[in-house]
Amino acid sequence: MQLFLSKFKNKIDQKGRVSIPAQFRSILFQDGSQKIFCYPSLDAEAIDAGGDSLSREIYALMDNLDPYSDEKDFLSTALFGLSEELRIDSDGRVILSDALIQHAQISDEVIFVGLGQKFQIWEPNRFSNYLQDAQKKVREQRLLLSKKNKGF
Amino acid sequence: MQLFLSKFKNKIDQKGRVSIPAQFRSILFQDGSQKIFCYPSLDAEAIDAGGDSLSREIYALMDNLDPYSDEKDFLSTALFGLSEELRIDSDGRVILSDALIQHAQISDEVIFVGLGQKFQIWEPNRFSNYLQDAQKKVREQRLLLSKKNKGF
DNA sequence: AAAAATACCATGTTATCCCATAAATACCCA
DNA sequence: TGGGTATTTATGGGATAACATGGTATTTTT
Repeated sequence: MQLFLSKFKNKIDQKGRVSIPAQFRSILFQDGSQKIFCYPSLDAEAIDAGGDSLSREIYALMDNLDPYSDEKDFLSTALFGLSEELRIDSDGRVILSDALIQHAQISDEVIFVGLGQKFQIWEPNRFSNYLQDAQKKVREQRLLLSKKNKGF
Repeated sequence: MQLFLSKFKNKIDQKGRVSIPAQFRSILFQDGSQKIFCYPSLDAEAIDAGGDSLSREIYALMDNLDPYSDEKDFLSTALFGLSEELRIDSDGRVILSDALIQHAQISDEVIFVGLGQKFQIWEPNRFSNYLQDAQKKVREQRLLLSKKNKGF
């Protein structure tokens, strides 16, 4: 399976349309689907997105739960209720819903970030902040590690 | 099979009519039926609703119970006694019964929430409260999940 | 006959389709 | 290899279709 890699910055026009990067589109279309599966990321101010394989993963997760449990009720509300399937139009664009835009604090530009199995959609400034934090943490970790592992 | 996803807020007019979100309607019509199957949700102040597959599921559930048990009597009263089939009119609208409206404390706006196999109809404020609870619980349980589901 | 339900029509908004353009990328052939 | 041509891509705009919603007329119920 092909992976979502690299990042792309695209604009949102007056009608709310954004182009899905062509590279990502070609992966999505391999499943035959003209849609992207999206939901507000659980731990970031970003949108998680992917194709059929991602949605199937989530459906499988739900199937494993006891049908009449509170756990399933909560999860299906938080996951199915907040997930969306966005149609990709004939020019390769989608319209993000208000709910998703609000969650990710998006205005008129977004960054698509490949994460392998899925990708994320970020407001550009938020993403660069997130990236800086992440890099700092990595460096801190590396310092710790390097004391034990000289070669690293 | 197509799943009910995402959420939609619609208005109720003076005659009590609400539009079923077009996305949900197209799933319902796949069964060929022009109706939605509804009943007061057992554990929430909301209306559970779906198409033929939901009503069949409920029938199957009842069939598996001991015919002479209290449990069956109770469930058949709670579900069948309070279930309704609402006709979807030519413009894609339904009229909610007084009983359902009262159970869900609905006034002049509702939120349709997709839950996969079925969907729920909520009074907007009640839903946002419930959603907050649900998200909190999901976050608490996510550690458990993430061990089994790496990508998620 | 009155009230409720249903069909039918009208409207504004939004999404979707189709086409145009400019920039970037890939392609080809001397 | 270089230089020019064709494709792809992101983006914008206008035209069209779908949708939610309000209203009026007609039918059904009681």
